Amino acid sequence: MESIESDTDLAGKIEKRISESTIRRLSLYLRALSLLDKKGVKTISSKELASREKLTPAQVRKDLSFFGSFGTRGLGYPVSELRSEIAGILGINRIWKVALFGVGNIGSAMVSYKEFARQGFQIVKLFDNDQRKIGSNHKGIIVSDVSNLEPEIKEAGIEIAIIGVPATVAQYIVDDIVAAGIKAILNFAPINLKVPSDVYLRNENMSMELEYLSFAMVNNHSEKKTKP
Amino acid sequence: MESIESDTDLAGKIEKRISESTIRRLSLYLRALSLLDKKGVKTISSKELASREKLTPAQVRKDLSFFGSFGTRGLGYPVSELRSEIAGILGINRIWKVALFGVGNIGSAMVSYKEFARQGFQIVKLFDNDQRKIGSNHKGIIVSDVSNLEPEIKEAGIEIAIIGVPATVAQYIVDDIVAAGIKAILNFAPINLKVPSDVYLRNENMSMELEYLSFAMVNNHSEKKTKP
DNA sequence: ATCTTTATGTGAAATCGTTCACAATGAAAA
DNA sequence: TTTTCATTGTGAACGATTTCACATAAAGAT
Repeated sequence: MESIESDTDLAGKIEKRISESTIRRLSLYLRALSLLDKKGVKTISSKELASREKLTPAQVRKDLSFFGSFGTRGLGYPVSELRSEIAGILGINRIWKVALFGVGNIGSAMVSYKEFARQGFQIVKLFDNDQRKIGSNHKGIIVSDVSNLEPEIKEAGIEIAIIGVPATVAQYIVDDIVAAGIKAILNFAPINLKVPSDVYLRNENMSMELEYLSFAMVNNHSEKKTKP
Repeated sequence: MESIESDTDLAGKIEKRISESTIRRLSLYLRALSLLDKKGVKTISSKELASREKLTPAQVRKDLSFFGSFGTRGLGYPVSELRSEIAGILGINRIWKVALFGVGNIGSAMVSYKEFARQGFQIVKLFDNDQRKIGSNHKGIIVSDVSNLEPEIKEAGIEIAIIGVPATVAQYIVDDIVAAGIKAILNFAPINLKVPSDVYLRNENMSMELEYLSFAMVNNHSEKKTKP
C-alpha cells in the first residue's frame, strides 16, 4: 500500500520521528545486503533478512516502510536496489571527508581501518599537538599541527571529525573544531563533550560494551538477542 | 530496546527485567561518579548527575531504584559509595582477565587502551596467526600462536575474548574460543558471529556511529539527546 | 522543637517502539 | 486466464521505557 503522505514530504511539514534503533538497524541491513549482493543474490524476503540479523520480519518491513515501499509482494526485496536505497537514506552514497584528531593508539587504528573507507568515510587529514608526530607520515597522510586546524579543514573540505585525543584535552580541541565550522563529531575520548545544538555528536565508548558483558556474566543472565 | 532478565534481588524471588538502556546508563553514571570522587565531591543529586549526562533526574532515580535505595532524601547520593555500588552491579569491582585475538590495527589499539585496565579489564594474552607476529612483544605481552589457544587460555584464567581479526576468519577463531570454554566475547569484526546461547556476545561496530552521523546530517535530524 | 527546604523513591500516566494480523498485490502454476 | 501461493505494507494491539507528580524523609534554619 502506498502511504498518502510521502516520506520525503514536499512541504517538509510532517516530520516522522525515526528512532535511533531504526537507523542502527539500517546499518545492519546495509551490511547484510552488501554481502548478498556480492554473492550475486538477487532478491531477499524480510523473513530471510530478519533471520540473518536476529530480528523479526515485521521489524524489517516496518523499518523500511518509514522510507518507502521497496519490495514486491510475493517475491521480496531486490537486493542490489535496496542496498543502494539504504545507502541513500543513510547518506553514504557519497564520499565524506573526515579529519582525525590525535594520532595515538586509537587514532592510528582508525587511519588503517578499512571499513570506514569502504563506507565512504575518507580520512584525509590527521592532526596532533605532539611536535614529534607533526610532519610524520601515517598511511600516506602527513600529520598537521592541531593549532592551525581551521584553514586546513576548510581547504580540505572536511565535514566530520573523529576525536582520538586524551580526555583531558578533548574539550579544547572540540571547541576549536566547532569554531572551524565542523558539524559532526565522533568522540572516542571518555568524557562528555559540550557542543552547540547544531553540531551532531556521537560517543564511542568501548568500555561500555565490556561492562555490559561483565554485568551479564555476574548476573548470569541470558540475552535473547544480540544487539550490534 | 531489549532487556535481559535480572535476579539481583535479595530474596532471589522477584525477577526484575533490567533494560539494556539502564545498564548502559549505569556505565555513564559510573564514569561520572569516578570523576566526581576523584575531585573530592561528597554527594550529588539526581538532578546534577542527570544534567551531566543529558538525562532527566527521574531517569537517574528510576535506574538506581531497580537495584536499591542509595540516596538520602534532601541531600542526594553519596558519590564514593554509589560509585562502588554501581561497580558491584556491573561486576567490575574485580579483575577480568581478557585475551585479544588479532594483533592488527584494532588489536594494537586495544592493548594500549588505558581505559580498559582502569575498569578492571586486564588484557593478559595476545593471539595471532601471523608467524611474523607470534613471539613478538606488545606492551610487555608476547604474542601467542592462535592455533594453540586452549591450554594458554585455561592456564591464564581468561574469561573474556576480544575479537580483532578480519571478518573472513572471525567465525573460525570464535568457534575455537568457544570450544576452549570462553563465555564472553566482544567482537570488532564486521560480521554476525554465531555462538551457543550460553555465550555472551557483544558487537562493536564503529562504522555504525559514522553512519548515524551521516544520516543525521543529510536528514537535518535533530537529536534531542546524544546517546552514548 | 518546629518549620522550611530539598531531594529521594515510586506508583501511575504518557510516550515510544515492537509485534500482530491481515488485506493487498504480484509472481508463478495450472 | 484463472487460481494459488508467497510476501509486502501497515493500522492496531501490545509491551517496554520514560516521564510525571507527589508522598515521604532527612537536613538545616530559626
